[in-house]
Amino acid sequence: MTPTDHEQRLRGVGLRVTRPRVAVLAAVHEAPHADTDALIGVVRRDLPDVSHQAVYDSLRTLTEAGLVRRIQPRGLVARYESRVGDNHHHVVCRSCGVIADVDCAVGEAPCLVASDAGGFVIDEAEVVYWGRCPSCTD
Amino acid sequence: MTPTDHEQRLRGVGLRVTRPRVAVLAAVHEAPHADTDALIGVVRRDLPDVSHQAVYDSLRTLTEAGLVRRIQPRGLVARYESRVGDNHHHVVCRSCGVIADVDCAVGEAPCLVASDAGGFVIDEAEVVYWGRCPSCTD
DNA sequence: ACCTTTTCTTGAACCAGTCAAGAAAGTGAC
DNA sequence: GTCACTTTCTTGACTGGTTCAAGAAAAGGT
Repeated sequence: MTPTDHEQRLRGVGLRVTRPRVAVLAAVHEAPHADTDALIGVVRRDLPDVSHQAVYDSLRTLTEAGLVRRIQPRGLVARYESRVGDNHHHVVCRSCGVIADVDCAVGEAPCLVASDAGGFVIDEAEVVYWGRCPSCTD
Repeated sequence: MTPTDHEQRLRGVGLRVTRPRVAVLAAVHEAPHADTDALIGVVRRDLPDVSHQAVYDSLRTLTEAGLVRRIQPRGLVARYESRVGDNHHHVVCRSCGVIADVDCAVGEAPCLVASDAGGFVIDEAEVVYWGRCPSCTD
């Protein structure tokens, strides 16, 4: 993923190409599941004077455009990842908070269809597994 | 569910019986999926001078004791419900934020076992469906 | 280059939730 | 019942992630 790749992905969804956006997109690819604060740190290695607001704005814009995905397990601050468009879920360590990707048990994502949705029109199913990571199990 | 029932459920899990706790337990039964602010309002119909902190403390204690369940879809404030111990999930309306209960598509909750948990020991799976409620679909 | 629109900077504000110290209430033993 | 001990509640301040707002700067089309 070169800077040019990120540029083209921005243009591809009709967004203006700005240095903060390219840097944020790169940061999300570099640091999966990082929170906003960590991403600000990564972005500032390239753009030392970028404002936190620019990062917040970029993250929102990129999320709305579908270039990144926001995840926010209960009780934790928002985190971002670059894997989008697939049906993967997350497992969160109750102890240290680390997050890992998991694929749904059954390939076709059967659990994503509720038995009785009470008249709701469902367009997304979000699954979060809770437990303990290998380091915290010892 | 009488006040006495709530008392006994509190004693049953080894908690002291206090007026705020009984009132909070009753409020969660009365107003499912309500947020803390709404619950404070309900509790204050019985105990007008109860502090918000007492409600926060009670909700945390009751949640930890397993008498109520906290749910917190991303971007929304925490909400509470009295259905505990079963395997039900929730559907959230993107438009108005209303929450409804849903049961998992397959009775045995197959999606609750991740195919590859990356070494995590999983003890809970949380499913949130996103969509639009009947009122907001029109 | 110029103009228009979008985005970024700066700095303040918001708000659900938490922390802390002392007062009040619950519980068990006597 | 009453006492003593412990937990819980009240009061009020505070935190921290996130958002809001106004003006300056940068993108992009012509």
